[in-house]
Amino acid sequence: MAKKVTIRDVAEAAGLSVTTVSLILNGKGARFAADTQAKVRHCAKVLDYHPDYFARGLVGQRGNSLGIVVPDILNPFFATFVQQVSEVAIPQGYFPQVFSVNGFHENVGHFIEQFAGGTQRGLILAAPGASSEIVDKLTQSDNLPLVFTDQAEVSTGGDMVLIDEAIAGQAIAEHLLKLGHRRIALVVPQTLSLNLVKRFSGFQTAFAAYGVPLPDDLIFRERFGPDGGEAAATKIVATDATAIIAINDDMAVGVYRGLMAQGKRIPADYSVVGFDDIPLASYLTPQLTTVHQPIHALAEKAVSRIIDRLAHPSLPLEVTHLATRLVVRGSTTAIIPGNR
Amino acid sequence: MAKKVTIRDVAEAAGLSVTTVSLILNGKGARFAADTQAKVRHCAKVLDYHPDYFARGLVGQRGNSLGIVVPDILNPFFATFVQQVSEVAIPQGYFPQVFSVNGFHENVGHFIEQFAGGTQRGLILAAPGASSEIVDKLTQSDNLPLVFTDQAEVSTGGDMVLIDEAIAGQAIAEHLLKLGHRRIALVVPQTLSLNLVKRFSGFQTAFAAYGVPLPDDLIFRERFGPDGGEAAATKIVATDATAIIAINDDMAVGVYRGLMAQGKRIPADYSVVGFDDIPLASYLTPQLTTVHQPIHALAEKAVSRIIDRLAHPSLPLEVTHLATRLVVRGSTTAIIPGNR
DNA sequence: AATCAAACGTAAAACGTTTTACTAAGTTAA
DNA sequence: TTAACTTAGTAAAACGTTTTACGTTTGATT
Repeated sequence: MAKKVTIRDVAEAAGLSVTTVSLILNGKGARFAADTQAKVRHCAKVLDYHPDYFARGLVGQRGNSLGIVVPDILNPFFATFVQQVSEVAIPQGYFPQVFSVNGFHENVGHFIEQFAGGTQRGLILAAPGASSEIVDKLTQSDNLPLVFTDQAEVSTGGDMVLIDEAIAGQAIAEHLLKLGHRRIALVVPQTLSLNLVKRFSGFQTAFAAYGVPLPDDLIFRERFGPDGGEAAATKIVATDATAIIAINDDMAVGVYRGLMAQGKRIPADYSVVGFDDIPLASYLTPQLTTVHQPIHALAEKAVSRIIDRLAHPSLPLEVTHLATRLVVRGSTTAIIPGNR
Repeated sequence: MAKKVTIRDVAEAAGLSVTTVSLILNGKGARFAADTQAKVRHCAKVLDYHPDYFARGLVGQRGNSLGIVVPDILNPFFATFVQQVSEVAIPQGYFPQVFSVNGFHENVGHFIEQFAGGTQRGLILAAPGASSEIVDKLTQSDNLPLVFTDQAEVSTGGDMVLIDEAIAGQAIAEHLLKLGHRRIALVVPQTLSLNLVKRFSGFQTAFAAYGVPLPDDLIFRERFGPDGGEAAATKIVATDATAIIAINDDMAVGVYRGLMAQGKRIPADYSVVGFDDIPLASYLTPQLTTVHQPIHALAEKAVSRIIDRLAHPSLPLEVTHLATRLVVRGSTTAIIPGNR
């Protein structure tokens, strides 16, 4: 309805030129007389002028959006990450734009279009699946700062903010081994993204250190998410395992559910560990032993890398490793000899 | 680095005019010779041409973004809603842009800027707090289709897709009353948004029907989210309540935790109900009795209203009510006489 | 031969900004 | 008094599209 208010309208109302208005409204008008500045601001307010996003973007100042790509917004770990990024970015004037990739491959085209279109000032890629297809296109895009997290080893074209997956994986396996567990089931997704491969290798390291063979017959590959965890649990109860490592908390939740459904007790029958320390982990009964990820620090670093690089595009690429912390809760206990 | 490929480059490569290229690439070039069309498409592919988002937006075709504003992406109900909207919108060519309002009031300015800026084709507002401040600005924006969900009674300026809060609220209170509970604690946030007021009035209706006075001394107003629920629970154990209604599942999760911490059992000591039926509800022990929201249908309707209105801007405003369903699980049981 | 209509294509305006490169007037320094 | 600055402001180009309103050919019809 209401005709769009343009900068020209403001200029006219103030009896000044378009240039003047633009300069003042963008904070580059220090050199103008104080009352001129006041008049411009006043007119803008009165007319309810808002600069057109597209026109502004066209001329060079490419919006203020920060893209975040996550594999699954339903996974509380990623939801939390998104929330933390928002909290860090907004006060600095960047507005996050969230993309949750569910059936990833159908969406690829859209992403390219959006990002190659140059809408974003920067991009945080937390979607491990993304590797080749997308990343290649993106890296050669004009100069779009890229930050990978969860991506482990794609050293090309972007900064990386990572946790030390191998060490964390090792810690969690060691915890169970220390408690006397020897037959430990592993619940993993069908395809291991780069970071999960690292995490997995941490398990291996711990097993090796304890002289325990990797339990090939106890590796369960299931769908990502709680449902997969549940499916794994129903198979695990038929084995002689005494402990279960889920690749992340989201799958561990499903493991809980599957065990409950079979009338098994945690930790009496099975010790269970997860990874991520999602809020839910401490709401489960019993509370879940897991690895705490420094989500806030992760978010903060990712955002600051982008902002820094925007200011100095030729900054050398940087790989940041952040520390994790094993959180021991009620879901793990020492093995009870002869219990089974 | 690589200079941006413009439509002019494509035109030049194909030996044709810019107009021709534009027309063909936008599917409006039926009238051009078949081999001309092929040539244009080929050149575009070879040069890896992507139309500039801003330039395109400037001239009228305002992007393909769909805004979704939610109060809290950490609440699984909203996370699910976002995910469902994406699933519906993307295949239809619209790309969701998610805004999670956490400390809402600090972010208001940004929202206005983004939306009044005209970036979005439409906007789904699931943030009950938004009412006056924002909505007013937005409604008078050029012609931005607005859909309110969760908003109850703001009939102005947008379509509404709602559930029948009052009926659902009534059902859940009735469930407890039928089980013999008379002293029922209510766990609510400090400020009730419009939809929650409705929901609450449903509780009242049920109480009235059973001749039970509204338990003013059992209404606990706490912070939104699990923490608030936990705080409420620690106070409730000091009362003679036998059942607890949490305003939503997210708070119910906290109630669970608070009760556990006090060594109370569910449902033996307290029957507990929530609202939303977030995935977690069925992962809790015991599983949570709650009201199932038709999230998928909600999302589908919201998106289709926007798309319809984009095609026919003068469509009459519509209010859609979708049915909810009481899901009885293990967290509620008949009152045990003389138990306390 | 003159007219008309397809069929195929294009020039140029418009969108609303930011930015570059000026100008005009007043002030200071020599 | 003149040259050099400073101050306060502006005109116009540029950004990359889409769209409107026109050409040209060519062939068919009178």
